[in-house]
Amino acid sequence: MLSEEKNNQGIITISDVAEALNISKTTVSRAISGKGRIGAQTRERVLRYIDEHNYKPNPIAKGLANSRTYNICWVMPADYVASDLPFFQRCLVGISEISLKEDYDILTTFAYSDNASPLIRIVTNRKVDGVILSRTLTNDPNIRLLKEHSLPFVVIGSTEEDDVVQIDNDHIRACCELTSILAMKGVRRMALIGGSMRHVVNQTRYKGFQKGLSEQGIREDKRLVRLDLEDEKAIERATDDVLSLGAECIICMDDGICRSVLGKLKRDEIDIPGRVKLASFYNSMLLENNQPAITALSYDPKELGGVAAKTLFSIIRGENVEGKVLLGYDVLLKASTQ
Amino acid sequence: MLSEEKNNQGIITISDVAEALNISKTTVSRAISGKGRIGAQTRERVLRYIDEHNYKPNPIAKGLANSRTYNICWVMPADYVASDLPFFQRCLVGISEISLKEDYDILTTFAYSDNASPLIRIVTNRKVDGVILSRTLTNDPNIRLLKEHSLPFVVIGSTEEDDVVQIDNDHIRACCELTSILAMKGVRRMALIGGSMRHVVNQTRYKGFQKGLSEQGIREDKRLVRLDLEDEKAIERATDDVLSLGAECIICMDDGICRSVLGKLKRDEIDIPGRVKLASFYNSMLLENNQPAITALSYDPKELGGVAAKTLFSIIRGENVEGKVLLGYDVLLKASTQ
DNA sequence: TTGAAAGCGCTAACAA
DNA sequence: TTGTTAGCGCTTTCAA
Repeated sequence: MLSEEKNNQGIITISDVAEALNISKTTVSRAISGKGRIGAQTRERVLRYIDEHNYKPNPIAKGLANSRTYNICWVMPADYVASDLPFFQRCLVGISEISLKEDYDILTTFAYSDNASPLIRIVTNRKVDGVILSRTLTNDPNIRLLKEHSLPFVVIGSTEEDDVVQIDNDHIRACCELTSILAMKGVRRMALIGGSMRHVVNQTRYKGFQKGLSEQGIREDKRLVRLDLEDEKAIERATDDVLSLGAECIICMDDGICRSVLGKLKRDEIDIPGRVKLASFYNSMLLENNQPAITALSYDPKELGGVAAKTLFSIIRGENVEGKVLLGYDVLLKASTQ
Repeated sequence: MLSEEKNNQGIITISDVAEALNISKTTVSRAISGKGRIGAQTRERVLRYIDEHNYKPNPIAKGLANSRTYNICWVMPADYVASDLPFFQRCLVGISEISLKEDYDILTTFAYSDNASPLIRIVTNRKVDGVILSRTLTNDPNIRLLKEHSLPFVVIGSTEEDDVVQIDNDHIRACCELTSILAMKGVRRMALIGGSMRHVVNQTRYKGFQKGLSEQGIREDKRLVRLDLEDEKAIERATDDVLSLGAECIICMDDGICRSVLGKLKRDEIDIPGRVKLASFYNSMLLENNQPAITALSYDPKELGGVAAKTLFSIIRGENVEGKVLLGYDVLLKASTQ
């Protein structure tokens, strides 16, 4: 056929379809989109033709015409990924499933704590219709960027800016609950070891920890709370410190921290839970497979991603969306706190 | 300014620039692209203007005009990701770094072993200029798809189809070397435990294992080679079997398998390396952090991703590219084989 | 060296 | 219900 030969790859365009059917491009467009009035039979005719001839509208051209890209952007924290932890990878699976249904694709990039450059490129290039941010910082440069460009976006995690749509687990309740449980098991001297407090999630978890303590009538011993630890060395020192201060249990802010603490304790041959109990405010395969298994809070990153994507698409469609969604959690009590 | 008000977001187009400078769009285009003759001063004038007024060419429009998307697609195996292993996440980091330099973005999707559907969508929608595939299968549906559409692509890993551009680590040499080393340490009865042989990488590793044995004059005992294991249960059974057949060392095809074997051995309180030595043909944080640390082969996924991306861009540019690139490896000898 | 005009493949306002 | 036309923002041929 003539039309099929126009393009190299046997790819046909809306014009080819229109020509072959002796109707206008507009009519074809309407048959496909369902927008505007169109005769039932012409509609049928078009639909059948494009099906038989395997016509696929070009989303790029479509996008140019109505200022859409049919892409969303997924931004992962580079440092977290570098540490091999699978949390955000699992979020992506959830995002991917929803996007597929919406006929959207996912453009993946990384966020660095000191600059927003990779996202700037994508945003100024107008390559996406919306963005999913993760693990936000206080005064997050990416949030600022997106607000300036008034591009739809949601955050996986929490932020202090309450005009931002946020999808998060209920860290306060979760951490409060785990802390309480440990207290009820008789642990009094609880140590908390964590990383950067610029990460909003760490602030939230700390609040939950404090809440748990106070609900159980335990006064927080600031010497046992070691936050903003930047590297392995600092974590090891903190571990030593809280141990010598008589900590009965060490709670780690997340799986990354817990991995380091665990390494330190093992090297020093300190028995868990005999000498000290160990728990983590976030779970990962690493902790589950450890011997002894580590008590931890567990979240569902895939669900988080899915809800975030759904919410983002609502915003893109112009629907009204509530400001903050809190998802559930599980407390996994394991051998490390027996 | 008038031009700035035309668009809602203060976004200016090539027409705005042309108008403001009293020249044609063509000239502006030439100044930017460097293609075609243009006066040095006009060029300067344009460049300065677009810099001062923060003009960014719209890549979507540009793409429509010259049939490009400025996107590449990254396809990860869904099952591997589901198992929380970080290998492909790390590849992505390498791909991302290179793409950034080329001003390309990465569209991420998943591959399922039974169908190619997510990639089909992306390919027929013509949303990318090239594809990076990973962990290919024998008779891989995605490879077939890409060949049919004659879309540029490279594979991270190996495939039997030698017209496909492949970036891989030298698994044969690596596995051969590790096997040899173990043999030289005096191990005779070596067991091999692995997953699906539809994965080309597993076939390659098996070959390396056999080569290592034969170079050391050891006859392969087929009863100690347990491949195509589908699930945890099968792996545990295989572990029991080879143990009762007197295996002195168990080699695992990859980190996922090794995790399972490790779990089994620990639950049964089988001492490593006292009762049996343990090694893995692929490393991961899980194995490094284990007590005892596990001897394993180590590759650099980020490098793999980077080289793959570079190669893909060469192909997209129409350059000639060699068929297969083999990258290096490290042998990490740890306590598990002492 | 520069510009006019057509075209990439689609949508949408307006007219018929 | 359908078609004409202009336009999305860029590139490229052809002519000046």
